[in-house]
Amino acid sequence: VITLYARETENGGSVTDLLRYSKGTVLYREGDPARFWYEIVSGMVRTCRFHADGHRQLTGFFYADDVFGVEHGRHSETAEAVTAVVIRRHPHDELITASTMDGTPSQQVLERALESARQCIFLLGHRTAANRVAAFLVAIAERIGAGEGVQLPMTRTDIADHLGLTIHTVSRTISDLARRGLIALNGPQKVRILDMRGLQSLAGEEAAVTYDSGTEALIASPGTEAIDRLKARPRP
Amino acid sequence: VITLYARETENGGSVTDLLRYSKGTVLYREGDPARFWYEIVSGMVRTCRFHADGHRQLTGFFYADDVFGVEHGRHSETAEAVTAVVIRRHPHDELITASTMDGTPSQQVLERALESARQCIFLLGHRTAANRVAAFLVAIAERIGAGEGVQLPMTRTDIADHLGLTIHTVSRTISDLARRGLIALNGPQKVRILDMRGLQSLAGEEAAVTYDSGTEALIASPGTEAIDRLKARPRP
DNA sequence: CGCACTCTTGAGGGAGCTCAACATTTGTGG
DNA sequence: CCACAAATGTTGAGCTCCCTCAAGAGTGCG
Repeated sequence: VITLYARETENGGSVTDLLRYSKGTVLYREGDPARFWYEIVSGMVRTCRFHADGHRQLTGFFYADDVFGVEHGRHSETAEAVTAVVIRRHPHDELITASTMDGTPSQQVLERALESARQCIFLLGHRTAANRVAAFLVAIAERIGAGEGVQLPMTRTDIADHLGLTIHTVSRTISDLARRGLIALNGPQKVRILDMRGLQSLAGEEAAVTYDSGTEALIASPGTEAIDRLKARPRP
Repeated sequence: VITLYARETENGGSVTDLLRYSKGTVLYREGDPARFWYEIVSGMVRTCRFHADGHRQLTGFFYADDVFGVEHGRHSETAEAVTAVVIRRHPHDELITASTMDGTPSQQVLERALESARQCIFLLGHRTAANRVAAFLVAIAERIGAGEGVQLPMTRTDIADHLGLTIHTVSRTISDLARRGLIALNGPQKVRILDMRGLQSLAGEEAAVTYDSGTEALIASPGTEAIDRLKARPRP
């Protein structure tokens, strides 16, 4: 079920709609022409791709103020409403203009999408189930604010498909984290983080390397294999 | 070792350098200020992040004409030369302008980076080692052209850190693919694909869903939980 | 109140990791 | 150019973690 709340016309004439989708609604499918990109006002959206064997890879969860569906040509992912959700739907052309309605440069929208993809890679890069689940919980807590309990509106199946695990392993791991006193459960969707430090160390927050790679030697010398390519593409 | 080949000045005054890095050189590190973005002329570059337990997540291999290091503020990844490499180094400001030197919109650069990240997620999303390695080989063959043997300039360790496996499993799996007649090995770095169709089915090329999600019901009706957020952010 | 859906938990097996040894390739200095 | 050393790659054996199969418990909705 989709509801139109409001339609707004930009100076340029592009039309931005404010829409409400009910839980479970598909916003767009993999392969659909990417006519719009989306910004969440409230609720949660998931994006996913399907592998040939039928299994689903969830590529991201998106919260209020997050942006998704930023793609050129066709959507490479499917987007669905995890909860009832209100979104602001922007025509894709709008990206071409210098800035979005907030005055932020259009690139920031893409960079946020890129950051989201990197977050997903980071999660999947963890070795064990405990690592991944802990990293997932930490990421959500940091995103939403861990203050007095984290809501997990998505199902265990969603989490499993996001982390590359089975629903069973996710459930077992979460139970185990609770048993070890790192979190407390108040129903499956309501998690309270008791030991953030412990969770973070389990999550393996990346080692912060913050120094500059520094000096470069700028020495003019003859090249080797790349000269041909070089000549093939002369520059002004 | 870094060598400067040429320095080119754009109309806008920004300076693009053509540089050669020898094998193994670090181009930039995680946390470095992102002053440049890079375009490969020849050779191969890898990007990676490190987890707290010391293990490395390789987030991408980049070939000629690929773009990497496109980030806002600081680099979130480390970039290293897999082989000797010649790159064109662009000041980050250049992104702000409407187009790069090729006349392509700056967004395409970001979108290519995003596509690269999605490719990485897709690889990590595969269930078994055979799936991942097959998908990896197929991706490289498609990228480079499978014509008469695929070169794998990266080490087994690189592949393992990219696919979330160990070097042992990667080696075993590649040997196994050869034993099953899907590929032929001519030294560790030189692979010839014998049965592309078989590899692709192992890789689990994503199910192509290509229909449009179609009609939307646009019904004006009162909202629920999002009204507050709505009012909190009035639009022109 | 009962059905459907989600979540939890247990038992058993298999894929991939660890540990270990050996083979091959690459790089270096005589 | 060869000899040797170092790095990289291959392969085996055993074990661990997660997946599979299975059953039961909790929750929400008509």
